[in-house]
Formats: sequence, structure tokens, C-alpha cells
Amino acid sequence: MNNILIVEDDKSIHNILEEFLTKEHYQISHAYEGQEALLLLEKNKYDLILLDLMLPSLNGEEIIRTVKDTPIIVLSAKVSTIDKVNCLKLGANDYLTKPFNLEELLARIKVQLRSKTNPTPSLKYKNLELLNDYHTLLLNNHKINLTKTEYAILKQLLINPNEVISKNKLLDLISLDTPDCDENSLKVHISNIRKKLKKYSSQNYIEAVWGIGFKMS
Amino acid sequence: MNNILIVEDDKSIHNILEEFLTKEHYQISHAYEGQEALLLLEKNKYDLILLDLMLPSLNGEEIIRTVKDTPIIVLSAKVSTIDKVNCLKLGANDYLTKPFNLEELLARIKVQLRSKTNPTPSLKYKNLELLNDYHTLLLNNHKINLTKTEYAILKQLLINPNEVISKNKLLDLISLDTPDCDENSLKVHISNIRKKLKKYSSQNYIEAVWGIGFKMS
DNA sequence: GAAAACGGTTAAGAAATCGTTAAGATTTAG
DNA sequence: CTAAATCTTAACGATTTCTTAACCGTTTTC
Repeated sequence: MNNILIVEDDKSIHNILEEFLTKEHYQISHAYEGQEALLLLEKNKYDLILLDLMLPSLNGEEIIRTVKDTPIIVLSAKVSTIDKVNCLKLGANDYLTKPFNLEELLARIKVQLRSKTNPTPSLKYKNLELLNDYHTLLLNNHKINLTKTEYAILKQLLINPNEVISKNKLLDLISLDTPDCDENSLKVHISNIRKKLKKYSSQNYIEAVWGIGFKMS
Repeated sequence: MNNILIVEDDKSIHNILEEFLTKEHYQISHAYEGQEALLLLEKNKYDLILLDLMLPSLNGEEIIRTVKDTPIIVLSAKVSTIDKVNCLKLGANDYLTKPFNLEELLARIKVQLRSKTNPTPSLKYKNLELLNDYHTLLLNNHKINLTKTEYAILKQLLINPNEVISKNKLLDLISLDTPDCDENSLKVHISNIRKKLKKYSSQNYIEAVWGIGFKMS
């Protein structure tokens, strides 16, 4: 049975959703404001989050930023494109404007749960292990803190560690996280990653392929 | 670069989408009706499909049912929940109603393409194997390092190894990588490639066709 | 048969790319 | 609002790659 966390300050919407989704055999958990949601998310594992953006204490976007390994469907009264794009960029998987239709919500929930059957394992290469928390890299059992961009770059390199990835493709793949990153910026990030790796290993893990891009080595 | 197939009978929408998505560095393919789309999908690999439901000959839903390993975003004028739910149930990954906002579409495209890589097959000819994803050339199991231009030239020759390719056409095809390359420069590159091949094989792989261009031999 | 065009090789100078650093701008956290 | 962290920009030297131009032998043209 799939476990869905509803984060929403309006109690009547909670009730409607709970009644409907329970009938569809989902297990429902409730949070009525942001801090509460973060606490629950720290302690428990959910299969999906239904998130209202307009929360009293904490901005809903904060939750999107924090949650990385659980699909999020945003439910919001904001209909503007900017709001939608922002949420999706931040990491949300879908966006529905209120008032929404329950059948459509159900269908979209199923889409998210369908593609979620294979949770991404941590990426490993030689003595490197990139954890799923979006900023930690293990090298010879040493924890290395990576910035958001460094993590995104290393992740792309580690997905296919033997393949060369062109600079343009790399920039494109990380463009959601860092839209302003260009080739110059990229080489600085690569340099910074190498510097961090050098602390715990003399091996050169990132190899430049002249004129093309980079690969693991 | 990601390859997007647009399936849509309205030509003006094609143009709008192509112009916008090309600017965002996507490669666009077009299909104007269902059968055409199915043919293309059989022959080619796409990273994403933008699908209009109201196709003249074939129902768009047929395409959703057929496609299994490529994410689909449905673009439709149908706003009814039943239609949306049907599509999502059938296997679509997202659903946008016309008229849609291009920025929102882009954000939703990126959600679907997140951390998606597509391996490309290698080009083989006799004892040569050009590994696309590794950006290296194998000759009798020896790894040969090629420069960007050398790689581009050899790739074009190997795509149709039995056909003669004229110097002008060759220069045109690699002009994206090396805009300054002329005939003189080309023959130097060919010479350099031959020199590298000579190290591991006595065979002459690149043959000059007098007055025309080059072919594999 | 002589002149012109073409193909192949070579070497040197020009151009592009990489890696690093530091400073300024921007974002994030407290 | 301030301080810290992160990102971008720009410069530099080192290295690799590319183009240019010369030379020579072969093929084509006249």
C-alpha cells in the first residue's frame, strides 16, 4: 500500500482528499504546516507528497528544495506560469491548480507512483560513492561536502562513468539546477571538485577529453 | 542533445514549437499524423514525445499504448477530466491543455528528461570501431585517441563506409565542429588519421578518390 | 610532353582549450 | 540585515590542436 503525505493548511481539503484517496486504497498522513511536514519527512518515508504552496509558517518551496527522493505534486491556487515553472525547476514533479478534479489528481498520482517503482540507488565508481542526499560524496570512507552544482556535475559523470559527456550536454543536464552555468564556469567547478578529491586520494578521477568534454577515469 | 518528436497535425503549432525548442537546444523531429509517427518511432529513438490527441487518421491514444520506453507529454484541446485521466492511465507522463504556455511546457519537458541519457551505437568497419559514447576509436583492440576534428571526419566516413564523400560535403558536415577547416587543412587531418592508424595496422583504411573526395577501403 | 591540378607529408606559427587562481556578484543562512 | 557560502567572471600560463604554407610526386588536361 502506498503512503501519501498531504501537506495543506485547509482542513476541509484534507478531509476530501483523505476520503477519496482512502477509498482508492492509499494510506494517508497529514501535515497542516511546513515545519510539521519537515519533521514528518525526516522521520518517515513516503511514496508521494501532495503539497499546498501557501502554508502559514514555512514556504512550500522550502519543502520542495529539501525533499529530493520523493515525488511531489504541488496543489496551488496560483495559476501563473512563473509559479508553475519555479516549482518544477525546484524539483516538483507535477503541478495542479485549485480547484482540481479528484479523478485527474488520482491519475497524476498514479503516474508518479508508476515511475517511482525503481528508486535511484547511490552512484558508485571505484572508491567514490555519491549519496542520494544531494550534497555528500564518500571517498575512501571520507565524507566530502559538495555544493549543489558540484553534486549535479558529478552525478551526470557518474551515471555513465565510462562515457564521455560533452560540455554542452553536461550543461544542459544540470541546467535546471544552475541555468547560468557556462563553459567557463563549468571548468571552475570541475577544478573545485578535483581539489576536494585531492584531499583524500592522489588519483585523478575526472579526465578532460580535449575539445569535447569530460569523463571519469 | 535531446531528440524530441512532435506529433501534431497543425503546422503552425509545429513551427512555434520548433522555433522555441530549437532555441533551447533540442533536436526536433516532426510527424503530422499517426501512422507517420508510428513509422518514425519504429525506426528511431526519441527522448521525448509531444503528442496531440486529435490526429486525422489514427487516434493518438493508440500511440500512447504502443510507446513504452519514451516519456510522452500530451498536448490537447480537450479539457475534460475523463480525457486527461484516460491518457495518463494509458501511459502518458503529463497532459497540457491548449493553449499552453511555452515556458511551462519547457519546464515540464525538463522534468521528464531529468537525468536521462541515451546510448548511441558504435560505428563498425572491418577492424575499426568508432565508439560514440566513449569518443574513441578501436583498431584491433587498440585504443586510438582522436582529436575532435579527426573524430568528426572519421565518423562521417564510417556512416556510409562504401560511399564516396566529396571534400565539400565532408567539410560541410563537420563545419559545426570546425568552421575554419578548408581543403588544405582537411588533407592534413586525413594524413594525421592515417599516421595514427598505421601504428596498429598496415592496411590503408582511407582511400582518396581523385578529384572527388574520400571513402573507406 | 609541358603545364596545371591534385594528393600526401612535414614543420612552424596561430588559435583554441584546459586548469588554476582570485576577485566580485549573487545566493543562502542565521 | 549581516555574514558566510557559493557561483560567475576574467585573467594567466601551459598544453594541445588547427591552420597555413611549402615541398614533392602523381595524375589530369591541353
